[in-house]
Amino acid sequence: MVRSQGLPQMTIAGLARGAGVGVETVRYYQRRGLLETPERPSSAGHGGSVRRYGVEDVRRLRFIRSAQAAGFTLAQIEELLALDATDDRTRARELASERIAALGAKIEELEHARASLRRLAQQCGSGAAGPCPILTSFEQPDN
Amino acid sequence: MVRSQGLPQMTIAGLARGAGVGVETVRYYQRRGLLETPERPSSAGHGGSVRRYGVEDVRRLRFIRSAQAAGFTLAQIEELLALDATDDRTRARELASERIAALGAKIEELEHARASLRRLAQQCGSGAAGPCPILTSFEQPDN
DNA sequence: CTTGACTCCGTACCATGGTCCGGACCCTAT
DNA sequence: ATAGGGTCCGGACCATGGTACGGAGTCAAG
Repeated sequence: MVRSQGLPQMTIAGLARGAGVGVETVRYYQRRGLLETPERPSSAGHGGSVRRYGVEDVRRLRFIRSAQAAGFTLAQIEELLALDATDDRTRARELASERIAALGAKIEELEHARASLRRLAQQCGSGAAGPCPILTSFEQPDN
Repeated sequence: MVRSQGLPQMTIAGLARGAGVGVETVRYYQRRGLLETPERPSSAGHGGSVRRYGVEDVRRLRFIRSAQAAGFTLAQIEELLALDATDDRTRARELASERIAALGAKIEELEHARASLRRLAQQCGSGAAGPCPILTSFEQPDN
């Protein structure tokens, strides 16, 4: 039983490093059920040991971080991960579409905010005596 | 008693409505020191009354929401509001510039995420039998 | 075979930004 | 003058996404 194609070779610290998160974050995701906690290679080898992780786990963890960056909540990410195992393409598409729409709205919002701040920075830094009207900087975003 | 020229004319519910937030949120901002709590018109009129708010307060509240949308934390917004009263243009510019940079980064991040999700939605919805690879959807964002 | 680093695990704590509750008070219309 | 709705206020509670702690076990090097 030489499970050789598997390659669980790193410890939790390696897994965390591989995805650029902290060990505590990994454990937190395990508790949340986003990452599974691998069996300790107890019975397989000899005595109680330490859990080992492989590249699959790193990929999964990276996915979580990317999905978070895309604005999914951990609860939604949990669903996405479950979905990945099934073939419910409909639901997957649905989640993706919703998020795409939300991202579009968010991007627009941030672009407006950025434009306002640029106006502010400019007015506020021009010459010397102008008003630097912080409070009104977001008013009438266009026109 | 036709209180007409005076501006403080609405109650907290009106203020909240005027900025599209809840009354509890207004109170929370007051506690945080982002909004001042106006004096009750006690001594002025007759007996203890209810606090009144005017358009200035609505503007301030709207500013808070816009600044939040721009990604400022409430602590930073507090500083911005304080700054608005002074003429520390340097600090104001600094805060604005930092935020503009952060917004740029964030916008890029969201655009990448959106592109990934579009790819996913497409692969996942095309025809019938493809892979719909949720887990890998954010891998190699470009190239 | 000991030391130091790392792991494991449960539980507690944290920051942010609210949201809700309950009792007392005020205000207006009927 | 009384009912009903809004206000006031402090404090409790919430959701999200972690981060820290402490004690026990494990592991590799010297």
